[in-house]
Amino acid sequence: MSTYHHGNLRPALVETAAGLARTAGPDGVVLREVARQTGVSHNAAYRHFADRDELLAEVAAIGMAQLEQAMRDRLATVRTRDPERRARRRLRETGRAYVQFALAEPGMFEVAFSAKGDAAAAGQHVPEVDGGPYGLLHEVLDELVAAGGLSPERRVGADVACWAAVHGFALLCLRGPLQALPPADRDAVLDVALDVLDRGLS
Amino acid sequence: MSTYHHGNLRPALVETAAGLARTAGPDGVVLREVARQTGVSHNAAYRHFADRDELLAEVAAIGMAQLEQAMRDRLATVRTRDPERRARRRLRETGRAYVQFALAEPGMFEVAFSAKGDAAAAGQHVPEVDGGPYGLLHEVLDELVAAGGLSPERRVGADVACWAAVHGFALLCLRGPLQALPPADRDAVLDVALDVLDRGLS
DNA sequence: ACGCGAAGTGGACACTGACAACATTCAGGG
DNA sequence: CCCTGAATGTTGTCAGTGTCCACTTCGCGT
Repeated sequence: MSTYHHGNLRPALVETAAGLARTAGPDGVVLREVARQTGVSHNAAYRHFADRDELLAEVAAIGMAQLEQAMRDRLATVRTRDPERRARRRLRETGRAYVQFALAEPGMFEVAFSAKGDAAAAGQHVPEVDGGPYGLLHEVLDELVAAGGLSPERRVGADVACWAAVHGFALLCLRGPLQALPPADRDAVLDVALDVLDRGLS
Repeated sequence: MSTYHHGNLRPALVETAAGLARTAGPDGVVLREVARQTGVSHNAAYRHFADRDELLAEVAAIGMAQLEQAMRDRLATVRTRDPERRARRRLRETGRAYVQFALAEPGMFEVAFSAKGDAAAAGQHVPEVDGGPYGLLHEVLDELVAAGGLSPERRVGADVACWAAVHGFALLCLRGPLQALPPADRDAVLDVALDVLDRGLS
């Protein structure tokens, strides 16, 4: 056999797993199926991952990165000039992109938030800016403060308020009572929710 | 055997399943374990439920009911007299109770929102008041309008904005980046988020 | 009294995650 | 250049799960 050693199995497994995750969510990431699709025997994965959970965690990281990228891409489309309006607009687009990604890639989104261990391993009490979607939101909110659209006192806790709102909205659409809502209505309702947020912060 | 026929297996199974759900979440509701704990053979459940999912759905309904009850209980403790302040306070307690239930009973909470089919079977586009937690929130918001604390225009979509915020907050605490946050900080941050909501609506 | 249909049982199958023992390949020092 | 040890994959196996099937047991109406 020329390829008894696959060469770089680990990344290959992760990629396959990501594909599974995208189309079938966390429960779709089945170790044996991942091995099958990668053209390797079951158990091969155990040389690179202690657990199925460890593989899932890797995929979750990818999901987070994709989510962040989607948000960044969307942010780049904001062309407003006036600083405050611009910052406010960017905040809104952040939220929109978040929800849109969740609805467009439900599998990845769920996996991204299904990790058992998560990044809590570091033991950070208050999760400081870590560069992920949370970090991006943090930046955008800082911009808003700099532009004078948000007073420093109200800046405290604004991160969580914003994230909770969009995260909750996404989840209510995915697995909650907003499942059956037609997409058009969904956008409208999201806009209203974002309006509330906007007003609550200003 | 005196009890070959259990008599009322279905409710018994649901109760056992609810226990499992409470301590181990959706994945903890294992058909065979449910049967075991109910003192009946595996497969017995198939006389009463087509699927494992059907049993889970029943448990989910219980979870929703418990959540609603927890919210109602909390609402009853508000003793403010002034109508507007009272309505506003009731709204806040609704949110607090929601999050508190989610954190106190994570298993049940997850099961409640993990149902595949959900109540979307009816095909209602916009989920009207159905009596569950959503219905309760609806009532409270109506109270707030009646008390003059919320203009009718802003009433539209307020339900979703509120629910999304608390739901998202709960999920971020359960499986998101707020996992490691100590309880005290959690309450504080939640209060800030509720402040944002309050200001956004008024 | 009896038999018929509902309720529960036992056995099977395909599937999964995990473990252990084995086979193969690669790298590097004699 | 070969030989050995450590990575890396493989086969075999086990316990556990959801679901289907045929079978048994029981309660109830005629």
